[in-house]
Amino acid sequence: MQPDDVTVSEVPPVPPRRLGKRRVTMKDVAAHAGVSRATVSLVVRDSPQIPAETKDRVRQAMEQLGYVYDHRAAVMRAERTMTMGLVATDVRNPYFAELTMALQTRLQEAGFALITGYSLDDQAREERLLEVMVQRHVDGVFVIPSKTTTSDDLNRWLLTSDTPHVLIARRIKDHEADYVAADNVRAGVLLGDHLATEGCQTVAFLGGPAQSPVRTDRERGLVKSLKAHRIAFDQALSIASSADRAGGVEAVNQLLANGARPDAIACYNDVVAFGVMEALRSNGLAPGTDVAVGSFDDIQEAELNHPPLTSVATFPEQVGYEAARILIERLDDPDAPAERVLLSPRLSVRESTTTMRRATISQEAIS
Amino acid sequence: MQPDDVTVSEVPPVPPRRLGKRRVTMKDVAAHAGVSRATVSLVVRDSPQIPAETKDRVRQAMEQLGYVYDHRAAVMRAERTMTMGLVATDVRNPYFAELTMALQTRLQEAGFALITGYSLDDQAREERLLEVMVQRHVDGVFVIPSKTTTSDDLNRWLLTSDTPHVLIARRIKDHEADYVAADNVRAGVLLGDHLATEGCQTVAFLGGPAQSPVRTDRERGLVKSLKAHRIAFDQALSIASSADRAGGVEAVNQLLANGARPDAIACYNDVVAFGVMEALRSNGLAPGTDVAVGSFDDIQEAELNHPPLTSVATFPEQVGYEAARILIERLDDPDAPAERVLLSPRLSVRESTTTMRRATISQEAIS
DNA sequence: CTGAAAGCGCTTACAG
DNA sequence: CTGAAAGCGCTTACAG
Repeated sequence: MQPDDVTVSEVPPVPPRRLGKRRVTMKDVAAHAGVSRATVSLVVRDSPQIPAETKDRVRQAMEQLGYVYDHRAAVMRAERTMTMGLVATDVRNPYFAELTMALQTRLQEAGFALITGYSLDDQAREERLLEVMVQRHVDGVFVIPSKTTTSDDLNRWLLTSDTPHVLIARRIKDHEADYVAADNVRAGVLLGDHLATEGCQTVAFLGGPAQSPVRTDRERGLVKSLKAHRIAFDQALSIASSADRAGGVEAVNQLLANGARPDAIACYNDVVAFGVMEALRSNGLAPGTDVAVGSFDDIQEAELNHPPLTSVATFPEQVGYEAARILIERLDDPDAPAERVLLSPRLSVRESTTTMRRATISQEAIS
Repeated sequence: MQPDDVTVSEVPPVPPRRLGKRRVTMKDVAAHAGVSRATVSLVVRDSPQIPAETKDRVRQAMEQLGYVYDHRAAVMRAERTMTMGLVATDVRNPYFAELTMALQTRLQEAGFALITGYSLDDQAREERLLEVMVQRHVDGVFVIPSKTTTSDDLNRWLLTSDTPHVLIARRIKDHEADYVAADNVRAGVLLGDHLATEGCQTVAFLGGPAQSPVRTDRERGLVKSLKAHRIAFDQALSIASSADRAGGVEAVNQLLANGARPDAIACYNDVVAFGVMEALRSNGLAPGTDVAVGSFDDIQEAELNHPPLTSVATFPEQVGYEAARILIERLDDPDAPAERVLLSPRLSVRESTTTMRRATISQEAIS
């Protein structure tokens, strides 16, 4: 119903993807360009052995026919599927969300697609995901293991199918594989050193799942540092909980119910710390002035909190990026020894640990 | 080096996946079970036309040979790849993280794998992701469109390849496709009704990206409701910002700098609301008592805030679940008219809007 | 209920 | 530098 004399702006027509009923294949492109299918295949992957002139001709044919590369067929024939798998636990955890983004970005740059699945820390789900990955012949898989995963569980699918994999964030006992994580022991040391320097004398460690290696490492580093500063650590002041805000609240309540009154609290992570501060306030204690509060991960919210939260950054995006790098490199060198990358954490000092109101200032604080 | 007389607990040996150098295929299973490859293929998919006895025999053969189904080959031959694509913007947004989890869980139950990619609201990235999905012949794709995506952009890859898709969270002008989102207009109405009932007279709407349809819808609902309650809405009190905590801080500062002093603030979402409350406090105003603060999404943190935040829940996990359901159904009925699902929000009333200190109580509040 | 055969659309030596 | 041919491991009519 356009009047004839109106100029309609010319949108390029959507190219056809089918010849009659058939899909456009390399064969059609080859015929149209006057070359063989093999040549087309090489042009697709931009092989240096095809002269530029031929490439141009083939690419033109592709364009004209509206050819779309069929990755499915390539995958069956080629050695690689250019697909990786990510078996994560839960992406609602901001740390893992950040990590996932970096991982995916790096993979995409390298031409890999990513199949993602979440185990929710359930081992049956994790196993089903591994099965899917192996059946689909992913070139490699990233695993954030569930709490109960053992080396045997992983081997059942990955070793027998010869699928390279890298463990992220959590170690697995006696499992020979690439591994990337934040250096949580070091992170604990950093926080411990800082609290000691600020003059704290009694430090509690609150929150986080009891058996998690992340928790264990952070606590170990913390205790080690305190010991070096001649500060005793009372194991009764280490209280595990869920790794969320509610966990922080609980842990504080339990701590105070026990009659403990530390002058500093190291929290399992920032989210726990928010709960800890909340619970302190509910109990009439001002976080930062009555009790120093420090934490791990340094998510964005840490800086925005009141008072701003001292936290040891653990750089999830670096962990994700490194994991991708390692697995990509692993493909070319399956027999190289396993890499173990521990990324250095960094302490961000903020008011939650530096505005303590004290009767006596300790020696360390003065020096 | 085990002494002979020690009983070694018998771990089932890892089954071989290869015969000599070759992978174990259906052909091997068929030979071992004394049936044809076609029969094996049907057993894998548990076809009712194969008698139980034969199935057992075939499955036993699989077990004995350590057969692993090769999904790659199936994909090339079968009509479906049993793979879906998710083109999201950013999973660090808690709303989308929640949505993604639900989506993935539902798909996994239905036997689909999920290829995930993030556009970061960048259209070039989005387009590359769509290309990957189409080349891999995913059975369908979920798209959370970038801010600038048009119908043409989507059609370029999805329409020409006949790939079913459902839009999530954001609409696209003149685009005929399944669509799932929270009913944001309704959400705005719910919050507006509540604030009016609480006796608020001057309401600001703060935060969120200016052009986003989510923001527009929420504001439209809010204004509509206020109008119904004979409360005028001053467009100068609608201030856009980034959709994070910092955005909330900014918006409040701008509002107060303009000399405005509303008795209620509706925030774009909960995270913005946290920033808003923080900024109010910095300006000597107590959120909840001096200014009512309400919001949208009702993330977990809303309830844990001080004061607990009134928020309209928009159920991301339901949106994800519905999107999965719709796309799965769509595969069986490609020509049915597009579905548009708007999920009903629900208001959670908390202290941030119910503890106002007022000189005069309005009529509505009394009734 | 089961088998023989064709074929999905690529890639990969290999030959020229 | 290019082509002819084999083959990846399944599924799918079709025939019996």
